[in-house]
Amino acid sequence: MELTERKKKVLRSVVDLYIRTAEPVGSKAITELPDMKYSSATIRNEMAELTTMGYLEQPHTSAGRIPSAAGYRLYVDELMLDYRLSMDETKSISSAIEEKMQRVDKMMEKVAKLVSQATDLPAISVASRHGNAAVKRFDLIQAGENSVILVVMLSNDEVVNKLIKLPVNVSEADIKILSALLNATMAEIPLEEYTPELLDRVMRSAGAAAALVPVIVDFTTETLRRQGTANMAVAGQMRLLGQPEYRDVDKAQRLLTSLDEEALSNLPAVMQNANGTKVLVGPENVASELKDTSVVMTKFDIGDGMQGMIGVVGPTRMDYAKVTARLSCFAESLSKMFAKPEQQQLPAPDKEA
Amino acid sequence: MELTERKKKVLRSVVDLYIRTAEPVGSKAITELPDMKYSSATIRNEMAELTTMGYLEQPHTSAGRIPSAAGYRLYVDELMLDYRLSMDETKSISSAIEEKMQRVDKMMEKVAKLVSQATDLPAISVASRHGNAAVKRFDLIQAGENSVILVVMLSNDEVVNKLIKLPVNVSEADIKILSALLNATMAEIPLEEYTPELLDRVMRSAGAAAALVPVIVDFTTETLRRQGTANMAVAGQMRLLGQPEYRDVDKAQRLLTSLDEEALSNLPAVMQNANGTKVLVGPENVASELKDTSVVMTKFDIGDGMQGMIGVVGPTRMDYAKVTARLSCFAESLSKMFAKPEQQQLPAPDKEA
DNA sequence: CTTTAGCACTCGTTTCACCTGAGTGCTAAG
DNA sequence: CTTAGCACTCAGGTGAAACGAGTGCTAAAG
Repeated sequence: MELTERKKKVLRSVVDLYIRTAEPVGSKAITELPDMKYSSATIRNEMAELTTMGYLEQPHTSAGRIPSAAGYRLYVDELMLDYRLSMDETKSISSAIEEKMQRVDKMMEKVAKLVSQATDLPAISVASRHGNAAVKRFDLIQAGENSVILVVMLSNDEVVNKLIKLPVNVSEADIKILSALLNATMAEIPLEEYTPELLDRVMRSAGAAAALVPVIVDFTTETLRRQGTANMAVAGQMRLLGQPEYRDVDKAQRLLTSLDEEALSNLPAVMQNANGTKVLVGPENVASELKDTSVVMTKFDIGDGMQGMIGVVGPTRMDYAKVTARLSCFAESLSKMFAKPEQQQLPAPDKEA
Repeated sequence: MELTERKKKVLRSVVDLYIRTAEPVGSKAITELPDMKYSSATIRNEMAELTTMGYLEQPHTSAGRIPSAAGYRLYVDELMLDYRLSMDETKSISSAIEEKMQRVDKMMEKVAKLVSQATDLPAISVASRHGNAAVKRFDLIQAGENSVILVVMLSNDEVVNKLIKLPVNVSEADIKILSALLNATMAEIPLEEYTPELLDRVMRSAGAAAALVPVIVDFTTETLRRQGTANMAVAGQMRLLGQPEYRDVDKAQRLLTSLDEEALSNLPAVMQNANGTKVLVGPENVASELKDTSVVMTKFDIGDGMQGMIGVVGPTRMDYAKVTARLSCFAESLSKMFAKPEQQQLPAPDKEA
């Protein structure tokens, strides 16, 4: 059977309407659309054929039609009209990002929150590093009586620190020596090369400050290990409850609890090769919890060997056009933000004293 | 009217049962309890009196009774039998805490998650500092080409850092000078004394490294300001959906969205003077969103001028005995953890990019 | 050959009356 | 003071009937 232009138009209308109303769409509703110059009977015939073609479904004989998974697929791939963000929307998204990004360690959380807010759906945001992190340099600062601050700068220019309190006093000179030793032996090498032998050697060469070594090594190892793992945040879960398909509390709860968990951790994998924005409709999802849920995701660049992803989860009946548009806008703003590293550091033409 | 022992016993039974079943409790159900040697008629009389005394309510004439707010109040204050945590429970709580507390900057989140898990209710966890924070010392580390790492140690021994990239090169000597200058002028004073005049003076004395000053000041100011504000986390919101009183999605959503927000930010205030565990029953809550919700909270000590609070939110019909027991156990474990003078636990590593 | 008006039919939803049963308050006897 | 008994109340469940949105099919019109 042929998928004529008119069929496409009807299908698009059905999906659009269903997205708006969350209720089966009847032939009459379609005819009332502007630009639909056919009678309900004609539409009915078209809808019947779209049904046999598998793009629409009928919950029961005397109800309207709803899009099938295949219908949604076709819709997002070919039919849906681009949603044009208004200037206002674009502005408010990018300014929201700029504004909220002071603290990078809570960044993913903030991003997720913002995305969720903009789409009115639960959102996830993931930052993962590819490539191996290493320590670029160690610094030790004597900080009062018997405290030392360890400052570790990583290969991606991230800096972490730890205050170490000592049981005994260590002289400034000892610390200088240890610092040099650390930089000579443990910097610029990947985590795998932190072998017991190496550590043993460092320990023995450390002299007076040897007590510090285990703490330093532990902290460094832990930090590097953490660098490898993805950093993910979920926000706005309860927005799901606003969706009529989740009036059923049990259903909502099932999905919501799985949103917290690992179910999502393989989503980034899907994005690995794909570019731009990707839409997973219902059953296309691998995770069984998401079987009747759609996911829209976009990648963005962070640089420094990191890659980010933002996405939202919602009912298969979601406003794909709007959501993809908003996500893309976010991704763009984020990429832009990370592309200009200077901006962030340089003196902002001061706000207040 | 006298509140006899028997009345108390009946009231306790009603609350206990209602907590278990979430349904109005009838006189017959009470008589079926072991240890209740009266007929249903007697119980009915007692219940009638408890109703006129305001401890019980009747949803409608032909239904059983449910506890009123006053009833709950009396229950938690006098009637409820202590819930004894099994050894297993205690152990699993404290070991969960020990295990999860490596990263202190995400601590509140983890605590909230653990508490929520243990009580099967949404949980909040807040850490707030009282007393004014100040900078104990500044350090600047030259880190390669034109980067400088700023390390700031606060009066409570927390250490934060920031990588600053410069447009121009600054010599090691300049940095030394600036560092000394900062320590001389801006350390050991509260945030309020960061007046425009002071900053102006620093700026002028800074010489070659003057470009750095605004960045440093901004960062420091922001950090100190953040020290003053409470740090709060919410977890397990969706557990609320498991409670029968929130089968109504709208109701659930209303509460859940308010859980995210500031509604809770005045909860810590309630704890300010109180000690031990505090229970707020329904209308006793100030925030209107929580009017038919109960909150159970406990303080714990962090030391270093910080104070923590954990709490859960749930339907007025919640298992107060169990919840308070669990919360207390948590609080104790946490206090113990922070009291430990071991160096591993003390410092608060903070990471910034 | 396509479109449309008309019509009988389907089937989920709503409405309403009725019944049921848990629970009550009261009274009178133990 | 306690309890058995009884009439009464009322939320919730059940089922029949009416409703109406939407369909598929047919036959006439374009």
